Amino acid sequence: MNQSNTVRVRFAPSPTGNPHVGNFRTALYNYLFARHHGGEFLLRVEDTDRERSKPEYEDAILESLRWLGLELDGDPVRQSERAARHQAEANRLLAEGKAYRCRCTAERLDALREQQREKGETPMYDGHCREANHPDDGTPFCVRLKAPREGVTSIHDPIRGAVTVQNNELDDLVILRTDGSPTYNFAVVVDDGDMKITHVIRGDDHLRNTLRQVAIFDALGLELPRFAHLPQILGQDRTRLSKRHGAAGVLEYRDQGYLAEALVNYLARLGWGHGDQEVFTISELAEHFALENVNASAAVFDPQKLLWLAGEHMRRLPEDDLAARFVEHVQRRGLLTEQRIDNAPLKKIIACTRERSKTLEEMFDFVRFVFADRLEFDPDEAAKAFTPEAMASLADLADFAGTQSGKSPSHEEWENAFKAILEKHAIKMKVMAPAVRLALTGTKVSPPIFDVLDLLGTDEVQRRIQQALEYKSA
RNA sequence: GGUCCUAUCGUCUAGGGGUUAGGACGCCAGGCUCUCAUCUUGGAAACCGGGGUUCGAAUCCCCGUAGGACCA
Repeated sequence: MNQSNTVRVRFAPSPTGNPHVGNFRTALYNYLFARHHGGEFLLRVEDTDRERSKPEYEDAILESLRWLGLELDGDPVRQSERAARHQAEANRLLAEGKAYRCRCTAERLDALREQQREKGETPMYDGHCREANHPDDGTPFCVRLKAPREGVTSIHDPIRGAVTVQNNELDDLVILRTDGSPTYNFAVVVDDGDMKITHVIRGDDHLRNTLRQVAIFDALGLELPRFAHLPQILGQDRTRLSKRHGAAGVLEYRDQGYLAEALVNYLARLGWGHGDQEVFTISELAEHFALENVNASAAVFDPQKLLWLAGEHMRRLPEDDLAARFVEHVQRRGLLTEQRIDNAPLKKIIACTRERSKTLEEMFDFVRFVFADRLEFDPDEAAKAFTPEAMASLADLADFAGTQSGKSPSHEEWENAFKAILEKHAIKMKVMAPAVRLALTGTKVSPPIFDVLDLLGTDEVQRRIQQALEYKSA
């Protein structure tokens, strides 16, 4: 494959707000498309809105891509740094007669719009200066593209098929404002051309922009890229997903302890399918992804399904990876001191929490008790669990733990001890377990009892049971 | 308001002129069980409406309706 047919796609976000999952599905589809075709995935930061663009949003975009594992090819392009290039191209079009100076004032344009609206027409520029050939004599002007007036513009979109518009419905759009700054549509086309973008994959909110941009590509003498328009992601209320719909930011999912794999998987499946398969690794996605299989209709974001998928990936990730993610999460959230993290029985923690947790945060919740210095008992729960016969069994368990001091009894040994105690007091596990659980963890939900015992070790078990007994007799 | 796009269970989807319309999440009931979770068995749940075309339409066409996007 030679250089000229290498697939090159770009993700082109504006750093004007916290990037949310909708934006990143677009990024993901671009990424998957590039990987599927062995192509390149580029980033262009569209920061031309000086007022609203902020460096921290740009950082969040980069960090989100990094976290999701969407590796970039090449350095990011900053649109704001390319204004001179945009102006040069606009001047070239002027010189070639493909664009013209327009001196129409805002007043004239307002009046025109008003008139057209009264007549029930779609407001658009009437081409007043199109053939006027205004010289550059100091009179303020903007530059407009001399767009085709007849015929149709049509693109073939792999997602929605042929999309066509009558050229007389499109007016001569401004490419350079009166202050010399390039307009959005123009800058995008110049940049896509310079970046040699072969496939423009973006949200369908750009569909109309695409139709207008075709004329710009033509005027600039550029080969037209292929275009694909992704449907929107909607919130539960069926309006376009935004901050209003809760934790829509990619990094917020990270901070809540979701595995990146799960979010990637969920986002990919939202609007795209591959038979009955639900769970994918990112490389499986890249292998199977095809724009032709992307649905043309908008999809509602379902947090519950994402959560389910989060659990699936939790169980599939190799143990070492999961342990590393867990530590990373705990550190980022400042849940434990460095020393405690270093000394934590990681392997055991992973083993007994991974199948009952959907997120890393939930995983930590299950073992939070291990790191507690002193447990607080809820009086109601204590009253229920700490029955007289249960307390008697607790005392025996403490005794057993005492005899095992310095050793690490296996599950089987613990179980045998339990059996003996259960028999001695003629009680069921149902009675003893809640008391042990509460005494050792301070809660009524925890990993299985034998895992809890193992996690704490004999001395700590003995100590905690002592405290529970004291609590009860106090 | 104008233009464009879209339409299969509540949600994400598979399928597509003749099917018991498949899967998944969620939900309900049962099993397993020391809690939670996993696992497991079963269940309720959909082709937007109306006209065509056709022997036959959920599938193709048209019109409505609804939702969405863009423009102003």
